[in-house]
Amino acid sequence: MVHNSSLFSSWTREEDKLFENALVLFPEETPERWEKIASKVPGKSSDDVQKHYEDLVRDLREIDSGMVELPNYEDEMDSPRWSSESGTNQMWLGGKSKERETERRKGVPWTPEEHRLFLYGLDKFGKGDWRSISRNAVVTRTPTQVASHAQKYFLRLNSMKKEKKRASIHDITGTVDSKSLGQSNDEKWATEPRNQQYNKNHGTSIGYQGFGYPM
DNA sequence: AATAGGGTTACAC
DNA sequence: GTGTAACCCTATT
Repeated sequence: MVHNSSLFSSWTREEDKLFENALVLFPEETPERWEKIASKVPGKSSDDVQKHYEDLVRDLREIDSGMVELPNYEDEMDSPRWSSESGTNQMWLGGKSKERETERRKGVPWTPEEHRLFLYGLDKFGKGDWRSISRNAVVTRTPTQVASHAQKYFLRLNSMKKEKKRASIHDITGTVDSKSLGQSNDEKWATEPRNQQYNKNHGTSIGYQGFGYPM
């Protein structure tokens, strides 16, 4: 264990989740930011959350310095294979198959670290700059990956925000538009996906979109 | 079984 | 390259 800071001192997953949520809810410009964030995390003071954030930044700086590659998790998956057999297609045991065929990458879940990095990059580089985030923060993911993750992330955020508060007139967050950060497209993902005949082609996809897949 | 969740790819800009 | 919707698999209810 190289990266052992006070990050995991007494921060549970739930607290961390609340923290992350509050972090994006209250940007840097927010006055009394830590107060507000702390108010969303029961049991934590503003000092706690601020320290938590500092630890986060420090961790990121180390990575940014080009020292640490990336907090890697245990590789649980070696070579996900697709059973071409009939029936259920949900078999992907940890086989040591070295052969790699034209499978369609299953979908590697984001680790908490990656998500943390993502949030940090989001906070630092701003929404929309997936390239910078990919380059400087979440190095393990391509800009597309980051964008995709962000898409789902904000979709979820807006979803629960909408469900919690329902449609409210005070929900409009971008009246004055953004001046520096590109958060004007905040409501693009908030809108529910409409069923429009647009793209129907899929299935025979073998090419992978720029992913540093280990050979 | 249905759906929510989370991830990748195709396609337009 | 970037943004967005279609598509797809998995987990949960």
